[in-house]
Formats: sequence, C-alpha cells, structure tokens
Amino acid sequence: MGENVLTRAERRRRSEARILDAARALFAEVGYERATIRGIAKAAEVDPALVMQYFGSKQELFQQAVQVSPAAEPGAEELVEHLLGTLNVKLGELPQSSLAMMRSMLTHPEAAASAREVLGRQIDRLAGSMTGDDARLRAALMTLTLLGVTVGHQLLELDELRGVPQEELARLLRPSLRALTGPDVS
Amino acid sequence: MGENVLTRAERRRRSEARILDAARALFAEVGYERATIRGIAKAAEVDPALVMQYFGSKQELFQQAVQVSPAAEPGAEELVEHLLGTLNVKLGELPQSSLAMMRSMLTHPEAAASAREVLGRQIDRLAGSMTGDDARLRAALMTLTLLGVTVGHQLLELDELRGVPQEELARLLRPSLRALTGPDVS
DNA sequence: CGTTTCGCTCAACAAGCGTAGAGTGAAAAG
DNA sequence: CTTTTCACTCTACGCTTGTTGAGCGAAACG
Repeated sequence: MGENVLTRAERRRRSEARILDAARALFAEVGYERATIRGIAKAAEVDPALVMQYFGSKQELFQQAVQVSPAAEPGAEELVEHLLGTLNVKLGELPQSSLAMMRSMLTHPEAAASAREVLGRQIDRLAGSMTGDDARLRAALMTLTLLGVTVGHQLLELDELRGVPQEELARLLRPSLRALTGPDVS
Repeated sequence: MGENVLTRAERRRRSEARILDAARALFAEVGYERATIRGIAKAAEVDPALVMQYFGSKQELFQQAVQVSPAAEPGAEELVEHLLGTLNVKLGELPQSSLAMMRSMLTHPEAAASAREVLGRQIDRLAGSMTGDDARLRAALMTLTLLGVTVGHQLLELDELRGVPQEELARLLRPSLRALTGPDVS
C-alpha cells in the first residue's frame, strides 16, 4: 500500500479543482457577498492565501466559478424540442455554476451582466425560430417564464414546487409557452 | 416669511420618513448587503447613529422598509380581472418596498422568507379560483411566470423589455397564463 | 426665567473582510 | 549529493462594516 504518491502538478490540479468546487457551492448557496474567501478556503481545506494566489481576487474567482461551459447551453434544434430540452436542463439539474450565477444576479453587478448575456443568447436562439415583429419580445417572455420557475424552484425552494418531477413541470408549462411562440411554429 | 417653524415631533416624523425612503431606495437598488447604514444615512442627510437609534439594527430597518401595505396586495376579484390587476401592479409601478424585497430575496434569508410569504399568499388567492388537484401547482407556476417577467423587467432591466408598455406585456402574457388556469375558469 | 426633555451628532470600538509578502519544506532537477 | 523550484502556509495590514455611549443644543415645559 501507499506507492500512489501524487506528483506536484497533480496535487496542484486537485487543489485548484477543490477550491473551484467549494467556490461554486458557496456562491450558489449564499451568493457573492456572503461567500467569503475564508469560507471557501475552509470548505476546500486550504489556506485562504492560496485562493488568492491561484485566482488573483475574489472577483476573478467568481468569474471562473460561474463560467458556463458552451456545451451546457442547448443547441439550436427544433423549437419544441428546444423548449423541452431547455425545460429539462433549466428545471432539472442545473449545473452548480449556473445556480451560482443566478443566486447573485440581482445583487452583484458582474453576475447581472453575466445573466443578461446568457439570457440574451437564449432569447436570440428562441427568436430565431419564431416570426413576427414582436418575436424577440415573446421569446424574452418565454425565457423569463423559465427563469421565474427556476428561481422559485431552485433558489427560493417554494413548498409548492418541492418534489415535483420535472416532467410534470414541463407538461404543465408547455401549453403556456406554446401560447407565446405565436401561430407559425411547427 | 419664516414663521413656519417645525415642531419637535414633526421634525422627528420627517426624519424617520426620510430615512425609510432612503433605505427603500438603496435596498431596492443594490440589495441588502451592499446597502450600508452609512449610505442610507447620507442619502437621508442624517447621521448614521440616528438610523440605529430609530430602528435598532440594519435588519429591523430592512424589515420596516420592506413591509408591504396590505392595500398593495390585490384583493380576490374574479380571476381574469385578478390576473390583469396583478399584471398591472406587478408589471408596472411596483412600490419601492416590493422591489427592495425582490432585489434581496435570493441572497438575504429574511428577504427570502418574506418573498415566500408574499408569493404563497398570491398562490393561495389564485388557487382559490381554480379547480383540479394540481390547482395549487398551476397557480404557483402562474405566479412564478409573473415573478420571472418582473425580475427581467424591473431588476435585470433586459433590453428586450425596455420601454415596452405594460398593456402589451399583459396582452402577450394573458393567453400564456390562461393556459395554466385550467379549463374551468370563467 | 430655569429646568427638563430629546432629536441629533461625534468619536470610537470590535469584528470581519479582501489582500499582500515573507517564509517553509518537500518535490524536482542537475 | 546540491541546488532550484514551487505548492502551500503564517502573519499581518488597511479598510469598511454595524453598532455604541457620551455629549450638545435647541425646543418644551413649569
């Protein structure tokens, strides 16, 4: 036993990953302001100064922690699939990074900018599948509907949505969203 | 000129009101954590210590500032009226106190509790006008739809919703919400 | 008038924060 | 082996925060 010694680069990689995971978890749980470098360091079982050394500042750490992998954003399939795909992703197991961003989007300027960007992209994709001069506006309303449900479900944890399977949410929401697509889609 | 001297009680009343207004404005703008007693005091042109003397603590000041007047919550009219009433109130000129609560609801525990309470009441009222065993769930989804739109419009200030008159939002949203009421309502 | 009340300010405290720089000890390199 | 590198820690600085208690000065009161 114990010939599994870790190389230096390996140890560093793991520490950095632990810090990032702890950061995502704490940012997602309590938001940017209440999450402290010290708290993140303690959760990652690491000295606070190490966090600074690796990420430079709390702000940069947040940016890296919140970074959404482009793969996480749904592609541009057919709209209805798209909606359901979005529903499943948005309503179900959102990545910790997205939760972290959403948790802070109302109180932290950078998180707000990030949220506007992500939501803007989703609105673009949706509006691309729709027609009408107010397509963009309707696409925005669809996106905000999903945002509202996600906020209530994942962040406020309303009793009314506790333990409801995502398929049922999707089922109930579909006609409602369909009413916003306009008459022209599939 | 200048015989309009203010009585002591009058001065006190006005100071307290100025503090509360400044608090509401700051809480609504930057949220609980970033709003400081000093900032509120400066906005109210008052010494920070006075804020403490009148309200005891930052937390108590927040509670008083966020308090929603019962009159501000719409009564229990017919559902469709109710929806439009809610729409007009929720989408249009929300009172500063509601914005303050919403701004902090994702990051400040007390604000979250307050939000759950207000949303719960609205869900109750809505569900009261609906039938079906999942009426409460559908009512919750309607409420969260409105929440999402309000967040995007008033707090994130998405470009897509900038300057859109509330009647148009109500018009676009109505069929969508109607799809959630179920087949039984008016 | 003198005395009391009280709205209000000044100055300061302790705690917690993000952050910086010097140092340590073991792994890597020669 | 010696030397260098580098992941990591210790200690501390400066700042802001919420909060406190003593004090001032004008209004209220007799």
